[in-house]
Amino acid sequence: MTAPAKSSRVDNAYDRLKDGILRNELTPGFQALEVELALKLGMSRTPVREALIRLESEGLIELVPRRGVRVTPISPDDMREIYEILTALEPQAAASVAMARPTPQQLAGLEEATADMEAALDVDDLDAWAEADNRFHKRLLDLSDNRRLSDFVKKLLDQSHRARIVTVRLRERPTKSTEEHRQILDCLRSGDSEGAHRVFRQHRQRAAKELLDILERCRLTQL
Amino acid sequence: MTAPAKSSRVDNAYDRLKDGILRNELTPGFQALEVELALKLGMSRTPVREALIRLESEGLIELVPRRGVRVTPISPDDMREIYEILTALEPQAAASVAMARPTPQQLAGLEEATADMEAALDVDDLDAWAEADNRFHKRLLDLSDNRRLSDFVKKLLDQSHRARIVTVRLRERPTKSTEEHRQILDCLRSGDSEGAHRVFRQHRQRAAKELLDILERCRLTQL
DNA sequence: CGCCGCCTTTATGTATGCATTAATAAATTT
DNA sequence: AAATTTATTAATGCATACATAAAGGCGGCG
Repeated sequence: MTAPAKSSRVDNAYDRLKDGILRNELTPGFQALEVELALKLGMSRTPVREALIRLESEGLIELVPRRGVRVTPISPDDMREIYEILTALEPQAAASVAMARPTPQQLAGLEEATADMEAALDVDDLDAWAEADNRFHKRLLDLSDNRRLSDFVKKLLDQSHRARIVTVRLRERPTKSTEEHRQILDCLRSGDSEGAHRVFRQHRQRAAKELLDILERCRLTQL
Repeated sequence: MTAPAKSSRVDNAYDRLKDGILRNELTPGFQALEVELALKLGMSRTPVREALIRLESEGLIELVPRRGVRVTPISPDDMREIYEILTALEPQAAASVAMARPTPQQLAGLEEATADMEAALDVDDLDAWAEADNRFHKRLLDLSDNRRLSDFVKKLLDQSHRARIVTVRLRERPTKSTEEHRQILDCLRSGDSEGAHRVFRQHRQRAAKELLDILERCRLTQL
């Protein structure tokens, strides 16, 4: 049996706050005091504080001296930073997964995510597409044998989540991107680590360019 | 010697604990309860707890359910993970620094660190060498325009600090390594971003191999 | 003689209250 | 009227007290 999700109030607060941020309910620039959050979450300040420390260390919020917590806004420069790192690390993860010759069961989650992206694209459901895209990337990281890399990249994906949600509606239909996921999956299946690396790298480079162009064109300086 | 005046007790606790870990005074496997640490640091459990949460998020300690905190031991597999990431990220940072055409003032710290490494090597002071080496890498990151990359790589350097301290005495004199730093510095000076990337990558790959070989040969499964 | 379950112990999780300090408002002086 | 200083307010830092839950001991029972 899998370990029962340890449920402490800290974890509860952490999960709910993080969820609120990723769902864009707590928008960037949103501010609140510890007491207010504690009240809203139905617990005392202590566990809230500890959850906030964790969220801050993950770059999702900032603890501003006397103004409370602030949901960290993402600037184009932040996106540049994030995509630079993703471009370096994700292809490496993909290559090492391919090298390890994953079993069909291990690839099932990726297959499903890819199929979901294709299906979502057919019916123009961009929210579903973005969700499946995100799922693909996280599942791939789960197969990686580098926990530190995996955790860090996931943090970056979370940090940039909001920006991707917004921009997915401002760009063309992500047909190319979907195809690339399919290609990457094929490379993983056939153990083509060099190919996985190359396609993934190209995937990220293109995505970064598109995204930064959109941010600039739409003058989105804060997300 | 001691860190700059700390404004809060949390910072104080954080600094002192981290320092103790990096200096290998708190050895891996060391265990202590929150109360003991609080007593030793002369404060209550609250700030200690918050410092511990930060240290845990940086991978330096583990909070074991009922046994208190444990200084995270580093295994060869951890070192593999860390060096995989360093190999991908540091060369990229070096390349972008070279591309940005740093001024001599900006490179002064690197020049000094390199000179210190060369001097330490001459007098066979391996501790001083390791310190200068570490300084070189951190200074370079400071010049990087990617804060996230810089912070993450610094975390990894801290995590692997102990292992490097130990292994520096088990390997041959790091002449080659020192030369490579000099080469990297030259590339940065001349704006040769491609060269900086290449040499740095090679530097890390070689270092990784040497280090892992030593760990295996000496059966050092925990550091 | 050994095993199982209860009880004690104790470390952490959480709440609360006090202290500190920064922000704001007010008042006095120039 | 503006500015500076002081007083007040209020939010966080920190300490302490309490609740909870796990580890270990102890005793009873098989």
